[in-house]
Amino acid sequence: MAATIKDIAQKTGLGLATISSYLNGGSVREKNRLKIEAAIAELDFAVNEMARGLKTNRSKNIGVIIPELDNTFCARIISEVTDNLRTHGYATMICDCRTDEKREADVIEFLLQRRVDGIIIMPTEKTGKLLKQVLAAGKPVVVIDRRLEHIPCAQVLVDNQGAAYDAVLRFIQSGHKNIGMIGGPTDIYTAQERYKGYQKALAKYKYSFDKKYFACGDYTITGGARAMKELLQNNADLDAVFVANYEMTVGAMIELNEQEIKIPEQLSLIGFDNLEFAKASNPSLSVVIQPLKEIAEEVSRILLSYLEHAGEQTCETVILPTYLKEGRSIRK
Amino acid sequence: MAATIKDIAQKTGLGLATISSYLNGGSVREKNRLKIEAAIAELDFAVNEMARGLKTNRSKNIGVIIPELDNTFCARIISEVTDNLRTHGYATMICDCRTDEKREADVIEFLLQRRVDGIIIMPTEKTGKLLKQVLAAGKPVVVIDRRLEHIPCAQVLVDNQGAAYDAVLRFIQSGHKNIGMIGGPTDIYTAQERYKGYQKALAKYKYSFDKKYFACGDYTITGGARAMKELLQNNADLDAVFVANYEMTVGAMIELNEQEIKIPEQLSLIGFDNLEFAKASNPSLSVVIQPLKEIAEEVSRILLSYLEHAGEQTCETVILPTYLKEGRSIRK
DNA sequence: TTGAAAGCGCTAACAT
DNA sequence: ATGTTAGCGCTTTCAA
Repeated sequence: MAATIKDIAQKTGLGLATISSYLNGGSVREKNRLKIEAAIAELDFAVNEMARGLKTNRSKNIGVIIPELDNTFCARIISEVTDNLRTHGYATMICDCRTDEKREADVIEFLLQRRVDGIIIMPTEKTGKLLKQVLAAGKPVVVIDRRLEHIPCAQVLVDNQGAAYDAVLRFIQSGHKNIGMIGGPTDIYTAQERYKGYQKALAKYKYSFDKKYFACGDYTITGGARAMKELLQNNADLDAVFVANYEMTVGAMIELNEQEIKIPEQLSLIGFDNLEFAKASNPSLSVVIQPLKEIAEEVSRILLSYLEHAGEQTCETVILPTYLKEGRSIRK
Repeated sequence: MAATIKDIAQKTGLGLATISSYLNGGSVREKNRLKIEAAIAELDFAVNEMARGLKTNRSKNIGVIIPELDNTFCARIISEVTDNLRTHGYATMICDCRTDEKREADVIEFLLQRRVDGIIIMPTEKTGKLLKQVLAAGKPVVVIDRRLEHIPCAQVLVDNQGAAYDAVLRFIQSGHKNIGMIGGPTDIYTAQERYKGYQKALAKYKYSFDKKYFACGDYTITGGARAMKELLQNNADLDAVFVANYEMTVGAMIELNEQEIKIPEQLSLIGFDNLEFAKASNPSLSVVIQPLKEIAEEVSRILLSYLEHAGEQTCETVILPTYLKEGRSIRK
């Protein structure tokens, strides 16, 4: 039997409204404040969020939808976001939809039934149609990592084009001639952007673009290994490779080890994400680092501001810069 | 304005109790059932869990506490558990406590305030003292992956000793003489058990145990690499190594690649977890596989049964077997 | 600043 | 099988 505000009222001799006022930051006479605090401590009282939610029509729960929990990029951001929101009294309900649109639709349905106050999502479905009902219900949506056209909601992304551009530029400036790339699925936004950045950098420096230097992976370890193999087979003159996500970076490394190709002597490499892996590799890898903590902070900040000023959704798009963390995988 | 049962009652001309009865699986006249279902569909009605929870004193929320979200073992189990529970109408609130006891205490406090109906935890704190208040509140607790003595709650683990035993046995049977192990932190239950299994297998086959063949890592990539290096430095005659978790397996592989040690010609290796990584490696790794899906199923099954039969906590301990997935990393 | 009272949406007696 | 009603714990007018 948990204590209720009634118990606190009784114990302090005050009315319910006074206790409620105290609980919600209203002004209460100093003397009474102390009495209330003593009673709360003694009875170990904590607001019943279900009762509060029933009255206020706010659950203080946020739905979080991601394509894959077992993915370092997703996991780290979500972990931070959960912390940030908890600090502000919000709980998160995390749903892994396994890159499956059907499941994604199901969890949105579920979260809506659960009366979440808002949704954070890395969408699997490309058009954003699933989010329309959420927005229609007046609940804020913040999209991470993907771009949704024509959907009026906030978006937090990194400069994917810039990330790839910088990596290729780095290769060019250190004298590399035949620069390859292992990219992601062509239907995924981040993969498209990174590909554009690669092409842009080549064009800018008058390198002719030849598609045999580009191998399309699928953002998995196995796919990365396969793509690396393909690149090596087709290009005897390859002297640098940019790999466009973490899992494929692992795969590429495995393939290079198998073929006993020395980095950076025989091939220069720039990978993506996971500083720990980059440092543990030998030689340590140069990698594109995404600002995970900042992404999480922006997401939390935006969502909280929407939550606290209902109806004032500015639909801002925040684009965060990445940076290149230098290791020893680039030939001088 | 979401529809309420009042709306349904009005639309169908029935009383509130009838609607509620229908919603909770009570018997309703066929004719009325159809009317109710039509009204629910038309008004897009869904039970308000906050109102229901206020009345029934059950939130239909489950707290999940893990030491690290960015860990393939945790992430995969949690993802499955969340799915299983959602199917039964429960939402999960996942909290990553970063292997930090202070944070662990904080999230338990938070979850309790949120009136979760039960808790699933991979504990960081060793004695289980934080869970006492949860149990005292009459809420079921299911512990995963760690053993808590003297705490009356269900536990789901794998046969860690057996896993290590089998791995070492495999080495012995294929004629290896000097079998090393890279273990985890000595204060973590799974690490202790795996170490015991290693020693037991050696003893059983009259191999003398020499602690120079054992290197203590810390369950991280970097720690695994360091431990591998140490093992190689101290033992010129080393011909096999068992690595006791996934992250350290990655680290060990990195170190072996650096030193250009051929697997399995120069050294045989058995790793842990993550079949995808094991397959992508070259040569493909033999690894101990934990039955993640089964773990998740047991956890969900036990928790749901406690939830549905309050007070009947049998405190069962389920120990699941692991199996050795053969790759090509063991010399014949 | 404080108290009294209504009511959020639902379930569970109890009565019919 | 169905209807009536009280009340879960809280917030929020409205009065004082």
